[in-house]
Amino acid sequence: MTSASPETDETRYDFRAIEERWLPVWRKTQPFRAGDATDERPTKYVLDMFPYPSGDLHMGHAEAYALGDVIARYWTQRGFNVLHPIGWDSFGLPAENAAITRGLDPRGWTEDNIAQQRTSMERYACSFDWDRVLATHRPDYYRWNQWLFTRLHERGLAYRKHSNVNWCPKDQTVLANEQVVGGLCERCDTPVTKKKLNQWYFKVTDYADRLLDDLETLQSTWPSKVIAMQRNWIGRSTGADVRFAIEGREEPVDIYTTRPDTLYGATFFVVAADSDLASELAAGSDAALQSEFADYLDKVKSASEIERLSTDREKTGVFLGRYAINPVNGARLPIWVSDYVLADYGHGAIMAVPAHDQRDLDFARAMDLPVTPVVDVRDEEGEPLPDPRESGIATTGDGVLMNSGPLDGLDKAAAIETITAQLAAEGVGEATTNYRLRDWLISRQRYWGTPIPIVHCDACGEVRVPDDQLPIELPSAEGLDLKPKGTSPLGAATDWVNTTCPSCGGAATRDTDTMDTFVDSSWYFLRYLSPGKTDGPFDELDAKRWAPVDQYVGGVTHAILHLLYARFFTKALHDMGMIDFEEPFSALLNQGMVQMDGSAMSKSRGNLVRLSEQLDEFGVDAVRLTMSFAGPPEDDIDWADVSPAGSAKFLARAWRLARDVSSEPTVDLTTGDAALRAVTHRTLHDAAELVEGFRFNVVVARVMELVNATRKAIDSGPGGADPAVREAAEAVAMLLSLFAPYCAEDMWSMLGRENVARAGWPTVDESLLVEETVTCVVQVKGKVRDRLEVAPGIGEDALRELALASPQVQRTLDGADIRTVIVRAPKLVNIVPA
RNA sequence: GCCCUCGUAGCCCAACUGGCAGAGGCGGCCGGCUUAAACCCGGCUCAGUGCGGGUUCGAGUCCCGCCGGGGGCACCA
Repeated sequence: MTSASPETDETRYDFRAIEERWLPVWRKTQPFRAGDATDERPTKYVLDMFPYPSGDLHMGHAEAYALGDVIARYWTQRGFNVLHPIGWDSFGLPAENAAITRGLDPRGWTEDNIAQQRTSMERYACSFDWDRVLATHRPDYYRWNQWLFTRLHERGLAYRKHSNVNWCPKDQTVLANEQVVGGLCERCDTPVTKKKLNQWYFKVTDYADRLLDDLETLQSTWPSKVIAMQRNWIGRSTGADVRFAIEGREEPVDIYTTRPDTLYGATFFVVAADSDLASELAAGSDAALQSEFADYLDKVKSASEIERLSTDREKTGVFLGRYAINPVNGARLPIWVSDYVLADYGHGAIMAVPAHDQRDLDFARAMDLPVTPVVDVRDEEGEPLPDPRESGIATTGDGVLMNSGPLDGLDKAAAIETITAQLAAEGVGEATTNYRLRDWLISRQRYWGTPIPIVHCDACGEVRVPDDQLPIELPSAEGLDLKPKGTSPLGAATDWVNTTCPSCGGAATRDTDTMDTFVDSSWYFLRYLSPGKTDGPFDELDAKRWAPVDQYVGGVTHAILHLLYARFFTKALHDMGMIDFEEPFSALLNQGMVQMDGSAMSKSRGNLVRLSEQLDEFGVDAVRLTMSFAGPPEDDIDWADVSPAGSAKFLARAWRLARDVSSEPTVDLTTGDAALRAVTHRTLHDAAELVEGFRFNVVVARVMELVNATRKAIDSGPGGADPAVREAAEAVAMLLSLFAPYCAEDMWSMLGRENVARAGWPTVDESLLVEETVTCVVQVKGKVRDRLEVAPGIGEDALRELALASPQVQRTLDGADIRTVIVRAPKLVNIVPA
């Protein structure tokens, strides 16, 4: 690069002038373009979660990108070839809803927002590689969604089924389980209801075990909170299937239980009200019961998720007048239907053991059904727990089996083992595993998404669109009514819908649903690796070179959804032989949120802080530095508690150091003042460790210390001409380049150098880190009585003698006998009197 | 209801595998610079770590029980 350094005003720190000076330079030099295949530096893939283009950047983006940038810029300084890309998660409801409200074309609205966000990111000095941007709403991206869908479909991992799905009455679309939060639609907070529809799914449950077990490999590099949430979400439970004969029905019915040991305590049988089995069994009973069942089913279906989930809800149900036979003892169990049994977990039917399951007990008490304890459960003192029949509290703990035939006298574990073996031997059951995790419902009845590449043909059925006909582009929104109405708006685009069957050439129609946008974000990290590729989603060699992501940075809001789906895609791609790793994100950092006055910012709350106003008032660097300095990255930042003005003040102070350096860039740094050099080198040494541990707030504090020490050296020490002052100022500039790139670049330029982002981390002189003496604390009975300046290498015996000889210690001891002396050389001696 | 986290100066936060409670900042106060103010420079102030026990030579750190804040899960048989 030739010297393009614009003139620097060397008298005062003016962040506006500095921003105007360097932004155009960086636009031209693109200092963060990733190195190509010939680059020999080791690679590092640092990824920030990509934003929705639903307006300009806000404070939350500012925090996330400030922190991601610290990491990306750090590895660049450490000599790595860093890939730090950005793009837009640009399909989805926000664009569509905005289009509906304002009568705009979602495409135009989306592209405008992307342009605005990009400009803001450049101003914010994000260290992105601008040659690799992607936006998921563009055909050159979603084409590969369709291609990947096709691959999954070929493998039976994408399929369609009728089932009761979560339905948002406001957005008029189905929702994935993961998008129902507390019974409400994640997007609009409308109570979610159920609807029976034919929908597309990805078979995530095939990967349940691997998704769970592989969390082990992330134990030390992902937040334990996220791992716990994923584990909990997958919810593996082990138990047994048990086959119950049904009177008047040819086929037996399986139930799933985690407590086969309590089989002798089953007193009734419950079928999920909204299951097919319930309807079938009801149809076989008398007319009065049939209509009672029909009424109940109506009530269950109209209940919102919110009502269904409320815990203190009374148990309800209907007796079907039919009986199931307990395979272990032939007992006739009355069959009830109820909504407390879920249709889509296990087999949608349970054996009820009210003595040892609280839900069953609640139901038994509501319906006046018998309760038979079969486990003698005791408390810590060995006293029997109160009888559930009296207490109303089921005894769910371990204990000795009773009233259970061959199981009597066994404990829970032994009983489970025995009974499971017996069931298997008799062919009426076996050990099984169940998961809370359900398959991923990916179809949406909305316009702004990836069309599903399937054609429906009367003759051939469901036909995949051949790869060479992809992408199936979204038709223009013009003339389409995008308002939610329960079926996809694409259905009205008749020219688009009507097509020919790829298989037989006859008349056929396109599938009109679009994909969940979480499909888009499940593999975007791979697309960045091969931006222009037209014959595949990504290049396998590029993937080998860069992937998996070394460091992922984003909000904890995606702890379950996005991360689980991306992990699923990665495993599926691995099984297709396209990549050689099974986890997409080797390390994860969850940054907190930015709040104001103790709560999330929002227009309606009236506590919204505008990023653009903060940037205008304090400058980009001050805002970025404040984000890093506020506290640990995973903590929330309350903007009312922090001080961007203070950050600006500090940056000015740092900047003036460069102004006051009066030595030449060529000066021999090793000849500088030893004391200041020691501070500089210790800071450089510690900062590396601290950044890698995400302790950015501490790094900033240490840079502040270094700035203070350098200031002192200039004003009342060796002075601005001392080489140590130059060395310190250069270190400050290099370190600040991670947090405050404009200020750092300007300092660097004043110091007669170019391109601070690539300055490189100076080699730390280990000899400067060695301290000549250390302070040894001498305690008597744990209380500090004296401090000794000793050599770091002092021996235990010598130190013990020194400490005992201390006059302070002698005075405190006052002739008392000494019981023991604990010596931790060279830092501490503790003398314990008898 | 269950699980996970966090409680350190007026405020935001530091304190390595248990070892001098304070690195840094905000605020406040004092002084220097200034005709004055701002800026700037220097200095000072302020807690014994939410409460109660325990382990230990020694506890902010480990254990138990409370209290308070935040988060997650919630009929998954």
